[in-house]
Amino acid sequence: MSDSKIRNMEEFASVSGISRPTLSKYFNDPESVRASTRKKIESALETYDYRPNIYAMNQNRRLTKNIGIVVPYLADPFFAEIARIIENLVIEGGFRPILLSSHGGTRQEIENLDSLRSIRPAGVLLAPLGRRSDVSAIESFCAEVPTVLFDNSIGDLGEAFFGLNNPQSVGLMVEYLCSTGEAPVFFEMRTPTNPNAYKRRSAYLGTMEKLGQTPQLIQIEGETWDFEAIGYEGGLKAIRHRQLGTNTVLCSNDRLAIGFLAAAYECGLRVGRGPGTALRVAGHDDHPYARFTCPPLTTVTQDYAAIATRSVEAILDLIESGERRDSRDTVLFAGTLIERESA
Amino acid sequence: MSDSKIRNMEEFASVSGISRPTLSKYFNDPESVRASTRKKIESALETYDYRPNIYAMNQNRRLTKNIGIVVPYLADPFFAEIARIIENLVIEGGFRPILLSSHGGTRQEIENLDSLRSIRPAGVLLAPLGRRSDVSAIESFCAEVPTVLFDNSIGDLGEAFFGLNNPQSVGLMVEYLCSTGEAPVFFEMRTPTNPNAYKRRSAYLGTMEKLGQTPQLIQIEGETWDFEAIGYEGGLKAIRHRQLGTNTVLCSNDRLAIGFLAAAYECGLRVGRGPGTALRVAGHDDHPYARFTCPPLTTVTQDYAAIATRSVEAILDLIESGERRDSRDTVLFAGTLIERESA
DNA sequence: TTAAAAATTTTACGCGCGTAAAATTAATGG
DNA sequence: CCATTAATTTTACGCGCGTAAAATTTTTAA
Repeated sequence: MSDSKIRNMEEFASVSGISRPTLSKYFNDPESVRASTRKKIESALETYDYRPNIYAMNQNRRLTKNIGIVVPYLADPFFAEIARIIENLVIEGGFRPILLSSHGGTRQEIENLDSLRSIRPAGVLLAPLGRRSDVSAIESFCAEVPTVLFDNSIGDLGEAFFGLNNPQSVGLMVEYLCSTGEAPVFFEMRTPTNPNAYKRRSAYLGTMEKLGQTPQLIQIEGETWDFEAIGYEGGLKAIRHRQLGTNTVLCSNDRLAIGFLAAAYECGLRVGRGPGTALRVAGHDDHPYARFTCPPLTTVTQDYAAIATRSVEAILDLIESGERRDSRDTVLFAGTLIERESA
Repeated sequence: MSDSKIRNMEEFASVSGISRPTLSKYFNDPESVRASTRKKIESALETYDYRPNIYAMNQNRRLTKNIGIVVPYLADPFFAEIARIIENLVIEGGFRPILLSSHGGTRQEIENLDSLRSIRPAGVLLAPLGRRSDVSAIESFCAEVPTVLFDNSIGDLGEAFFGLNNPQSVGLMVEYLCSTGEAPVFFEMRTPTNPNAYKRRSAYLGTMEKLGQTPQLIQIEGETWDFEAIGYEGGLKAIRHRQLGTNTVLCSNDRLAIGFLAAAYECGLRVGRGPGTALRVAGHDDHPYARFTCPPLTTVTQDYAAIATRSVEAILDLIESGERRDSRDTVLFAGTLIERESA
């Protein structure tokens, strides 16, 4: 390996014996040059330590090779996990992922979009905050940058949307719970931060009605993204005030359920479905930690991989075609029941 | 708001009545221009929609306004949380955080460093993988870019290091456990991915010896970052094979403890310190979920905020001074015992 | 009021690469 | 082997901004 460090493409052109425009073509798309040329370049690349200046590259390119990924709250393992999958797919697709978390706040979400704008990404994968999102900010962003929404939808914004079929998945769970024991109450936040929560509520209500059961909602307060803490506090209150009209609790998501389980434990209520148990608790999402609660949490999976894969495919298609879609592609994936010990 | 979109600094100069070089100065550091000028610029900025091209800006600047943040595994809420704090501090400091996760893999860590190199960051905050890190890759990176290490140290690499005082924190826990019940066995991975784990092991051994107790290690297999799963599997084995020579288990970290608790639950062992309990289990780190295990996990906190704050301060100092340190600043923060129900 | 200091403006060049157009060379097929 | 087609090289310009140096204006201090 020669120590001589190459400063720019010009210099690399002279040492490699390839003209600079051809090198430029190569770095934009290695497949766009003749195989023999590519080989020459790549062997020169092994000998000399050169990489194009990323800023100069992106300055004049109408489209960069960046794909933005925005999630509402990265400290939530659900989003961390899906972001991880997406990142890898984006890299495989030959793009550079730029991962941003909105940390649960409207301002941060707007700043993330602004920040992405100044980066001129080829496309963006956006999981919006939901209720707290500034709809018009997202709308104008989608107008500027090809954007695919996932996890939760805001109106019909974005070129495509991939998420969970909440009516199906909640219906599945409610039917399971009703057929194996008492009908569940629905444990949720009164003003959820996430639109999916509203869909789950109405799915619960709908399914209960269909089954001829009387629905009951326990709606707890809370405005933050500390769902475990909210579920715990709300759970304590609900249990102590005997608000649970049944022995079965369906939580709007797994993180609330984890908090609820802690509350039940503290109150000495044994959770599970066997003999000697006082309460059945179910969640929703198959959170990475759901396997490890005590007892392990019965829940509904979201197919992380499918959502991630389809989202990335969609944005890559959009980028490649260079066009906007005339119709918005919306796919809701079915959830699968994960039967564990808690319900 | 005028609709006329400004294309470049030249154009913004003419509409704002400020010369382009002064604007350039302003965008590099708003404080560097006269207050009256700044005011003019800022009011023009409200009227016209202009933002400098980030690529053109960074092309010629010797130092960008980017600060890289690399964590070993972002799907671990511990790192997600500390990354969140660091991100905010970096933004407050007037820099742009670039968050990258190594996803537990050597190759990804190297790629992250490579990727950062091509971005020419002003500085980098690096929490290395540990045992799996390519030491020479990190070394050469530190030589090129001002780098502060946190969470775990690799030799004396980096301009500074901020982390936890493992001997102190583990000592604290061992003494607490010994003084309130049986002496603990130490539950850990045989070949931990994280150097802190080795320090914790020897801290355990040292403290036990000091207290005149016989140390015992339970070392489980596992190479991934799925610590909960590893702790669960290992816990099942240890319990079923009656490898626990005592009723008290100290886990090398909270994630292992969460898995171990699930195993204990499955085996019907009641965990806690009150009457009718079979086992005491303690962890280490005060993981965000430790409050919500059943029972709540007794553990030792790491002062996330202190580590984050000092790390960011250090890198900002380095950047500002423009010099490398002659001595490496190393601070190990003391842990605090968090007494909950599990031990 | 005036001289000195500080900030701004003018002028001018460079950064590293994208990219267009024309000229040249190489690959392909019959 | 030659004609056709495809790829590469040459040449040249532009992108948006950083930044240096000299000229000018504004501010500050005396």
